[in-house]
Amino acid sequence: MEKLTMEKLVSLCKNYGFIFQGSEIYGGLANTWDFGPVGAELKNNVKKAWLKKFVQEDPNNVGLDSAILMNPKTWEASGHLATFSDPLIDCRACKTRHRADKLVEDSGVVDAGGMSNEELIKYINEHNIVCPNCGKLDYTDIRQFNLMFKTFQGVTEDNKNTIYLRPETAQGIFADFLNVQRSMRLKVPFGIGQVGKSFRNEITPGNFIFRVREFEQMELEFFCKPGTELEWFKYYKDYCKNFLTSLGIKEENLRLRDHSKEELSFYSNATTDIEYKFPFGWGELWGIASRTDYDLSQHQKFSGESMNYLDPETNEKYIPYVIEPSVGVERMVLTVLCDSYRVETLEDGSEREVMGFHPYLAPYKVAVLPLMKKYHTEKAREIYTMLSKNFMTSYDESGNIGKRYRRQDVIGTPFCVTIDENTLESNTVTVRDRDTMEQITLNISELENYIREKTQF
RNA sequence: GCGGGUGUAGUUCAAUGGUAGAACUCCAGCCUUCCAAGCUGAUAACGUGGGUCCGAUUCCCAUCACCCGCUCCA
Repeated sequence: MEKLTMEKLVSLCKNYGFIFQGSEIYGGLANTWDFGPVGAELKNNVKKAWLKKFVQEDPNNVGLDSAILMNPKTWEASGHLATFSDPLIDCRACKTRHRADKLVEDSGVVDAGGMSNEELIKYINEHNIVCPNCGKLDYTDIRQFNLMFKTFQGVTEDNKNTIYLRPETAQGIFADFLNVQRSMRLKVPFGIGQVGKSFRNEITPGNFIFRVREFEQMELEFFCKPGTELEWFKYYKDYCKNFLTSLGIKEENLRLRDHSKEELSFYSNATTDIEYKFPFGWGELWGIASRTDYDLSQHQKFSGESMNYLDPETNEKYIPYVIEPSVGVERMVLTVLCDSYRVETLEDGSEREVMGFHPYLAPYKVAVLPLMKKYHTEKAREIYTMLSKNFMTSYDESGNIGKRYRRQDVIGTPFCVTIDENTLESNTVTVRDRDTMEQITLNISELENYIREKTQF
């Protein structure tokens, strides 16, 4: 099979209406991408699949759609604001983090604020400014954390009205924890899932839609009793992986990577990444983190609202622990695109490109193709009208039948329905399966049920 | 952020300091009764902004975007 390169994928995506460069007519805007008609369907189906498995079919879980703009105190509580805009430097020896400008100022320089990061690090090394914690001189590079997009609420650009675009959807869930729990009369353990846009001013975006500054997340915050969190952590690790394989993602392209003690975020007692083998190498697809009671405790502290949960069976009060499986929609779409692509050589030596999407994810479920434009168009339109009430349906009457099959193959349409003389005479159509290339004859009355059954997830 | 590379039609490629060619795709028509066939025709491009020059797609500068590598990814 031909190897898929990113270049080829980008070009295919553009050509067939999956993904376009953002603002292209103005020369583009770095790392912004628009989902075209076909890509938008695929993306929606990915989200639908996630919601189905993580909200709809899970008796413990409910959904939420919280606001992108939140009270700025949210970000103080979550810790996102604390590191905002600071030139941070880590000591490799003792793993402590320092503000590089502070280190320089503490050594006697009056104003290090005007120094660039390069100047700061040069100064630190030249003047042997050792780590105040362990006394060693072994720093990482300076990292500037500018991750949140700032904007203003109200018409004046007044500092008091500065607000931020959320860098993750999770905090909306934590902030609504009490509302959801009470209104839905939920008992721990339960989860709140949501799909929504987040914004991060990433230092290095790139690799097509792998890392972008505006992206969508599918996050579940699962609240459980302290002490049970590692069981649930394992449960969701398996659940997430099964989700991927049940959508047809090849097992050999997936791996689980547990974070080492040193790598773990300070609030986490276990984290695992599910990684996918992209054309550019292994990349993080899904992060599953055990976040302890960090988030709820922080919000309790900053808001003054008690985040305690009263266990009705034991009468214990506690702040629940949280398991967070968090996945980016764009990364999932990229994974699906990469994993579905194949080139097949047919018996006659010709090649076809196929996007072998799981039928549930396929942008179009079915294509209606009149065999002869001249004779079968009218009937084909009728069938299109019927099918399009229930399914995304494509209609194509241009070119010979083989060409039209190939067009559907490359956008991953699982079923092609051709209308011929038999349709006019006896109400039967030929249904061609994308994966097996087999053709069966069905009565028009059976068509909808057939497609519905075959596109389940 | 650093280094290297690349920007010509929807795609893949040419050529050129003086009218930018092709293939495939797409569209229309003919033909065709199930896998990119054939014929005819049509549409369609020098990323952007400066500079040099009588004249720049070509040379120079800047910028924007993409690709590869490093770095980064609380």
